[in-house]
This record gives sequence, C-alpha cells and structure tokens, in this order.
Amino acid sequence: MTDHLSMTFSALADPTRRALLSELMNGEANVSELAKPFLNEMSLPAIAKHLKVLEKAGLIKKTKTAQWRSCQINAAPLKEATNWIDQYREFWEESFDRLDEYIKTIQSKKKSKGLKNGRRKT
Amino acid sequence: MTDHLSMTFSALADPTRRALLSELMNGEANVSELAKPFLNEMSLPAIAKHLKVLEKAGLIKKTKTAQWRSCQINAAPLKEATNWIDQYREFWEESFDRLDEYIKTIQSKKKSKGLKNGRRKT
DNA sequence: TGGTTAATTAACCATATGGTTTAATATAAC
DNA sequence: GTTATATTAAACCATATGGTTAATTAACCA
Repeated sequence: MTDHLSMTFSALADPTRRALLSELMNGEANVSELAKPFLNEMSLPAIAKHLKVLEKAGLIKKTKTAQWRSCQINAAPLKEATNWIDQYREFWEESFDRLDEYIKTIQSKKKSKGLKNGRRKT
Repeated sequence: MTDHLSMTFSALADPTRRALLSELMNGEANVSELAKPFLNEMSLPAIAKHLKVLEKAGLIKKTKTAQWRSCQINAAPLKEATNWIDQYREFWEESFDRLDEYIKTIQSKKKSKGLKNGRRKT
C-alpha cells in the first residue's frame, strides 16, 4: 500500500531500520557511518536500501554535501503512528484494570476461604 | 523477521488489517461479520489470512464456539509498539519547538516592519 | 589527469506477501 | 444421515522485499 501510515509502519517493521533510526538519535550521520555497525551482517548497498525505505517513509531526511549524504531523523511520521495507536490505549489499560480486578478477586477469595496457596479456576 | 516488534509493525502496515482492528473496537466479532464490509474488495479467505496475521502478531485473540471464531482485540503489542516509538517523542516535540521559535522570529520581523494584518498563532 | 572515497544503480536471486479459486473440515439443524 | 453454514487449507499467481555482487556516478585531492 502507498498510504502514509502503512509506509511508516512498514518502514518500522524491520529491525535493521529501527536500529538505524536508533543510531540517528545520537545526531546526524552519513551513509557509511551509519552502515559501519552492520557491515559484518550485510553490505553497504543493503544499508543504502534501508535508508531509502526510511527516506520514502519520511522518517529521515538526507542532505547532500560533497560526496556525503548526511541523514537525520524526521519524527513527524512517528507522531502520526503513535497517534493512530493511541486510539487503542483504553484497550491495554482496560486489560490492566481487569487484571487488577482479578487480583483483588482472588485475594478476597483467599481471605474468605482462608486459602493459603490453592489454585483457582479463572 | 520474527521478533515481536517487527511482527507488530508489520501487521499494522496494512490498511485492511488496521480497519479490522478498528472494527473490533466495537467489541468481539466473528470472521464473517468482520469480513462483511470488505467482501466487495476481497474474498473471505483473504480476510481470514489478514486475521491470521493479526493473531500471530498477538493483536487479536480468537475464541472458538461451535463453528464460529470470535475475535477480540489484544492490545498488549500495541503498548509495546507505542513504547518503542515514544523513545523518539523528543524529536517531534523538538521540531515543534523549532517551528514555534521560527514563527516567533517572523512575527517579530513583521512587527518591526509595521505590518498591519499579519496572521498570528492562535 | 588520474586516483580515492562515498554513495547509488543495475542486474540478479530467494523468499515473503497479498490476493485468487477450489476443496476440505467442523458444527448445527432438520 | 443429509444439508447448510462458518471457517480453514491447499494450490497457485503476481508483485514486493531484502539481500547479493559488480558497475557507475560524483566529488575531492594531489
């Protein structure tokens, strides 16, 4: 798909690309600097491709000076992504509520039955 | 890749799957109920495959009763995903700071030039 | 001019992904 | 037992993805 959110999530769905973003948290870096930690595992063109994916998703910006391409994070798409996910916040908070309630339930049952370490049907 | 975060982001990188999750915000639903809004665009097995991807990513849970599989959201992986993204929050907030600063800069320039109807930040 | 460095492009390959249609399975219901 | 319904599985296909190596481009340097 070509919609923005799909491109963002798709770009994030690869550990190498997430690691590249992570490197860029320390500030700008050019392609070969970024590639250095990965050259045991894969080639420079492989990294360049990953950077292109990140760039197309708008997650990094490249600026050209001489023969170097300096990359930097552009986090706007991440904001979009997190906003999308945030619709579901109540669902994971709710499940903690339920867990909390469940814990209270078994605790009160233990108390009322004087149970020390018996397992109960959930 | 097979790591958890990659699977989550990968599952979210498809608009059909995001729409399915969105449907599930209204509560549990079985496969054919979920598929109904999509049957113009794609087949039931296609939806079933998407649901399987969501299930493998842990984003939904299926419970079997008779021949129906009721699906419900499991948001825990979303929490993980949003936590990962949140590392980068300063990067998008920082850029808003910069924008804000930029706006102040041009506004003060306008003022100093005696502009009458320049737009102002609300 | 020629050499070195940084990065991209090209051509290729294996596997994954997203879809199809047809068949199979499982359960209910008559 | 047969039939209808809900879902999955199988086989297949086109395109996307993630990697490779070798070649090319672009800029600097001397």
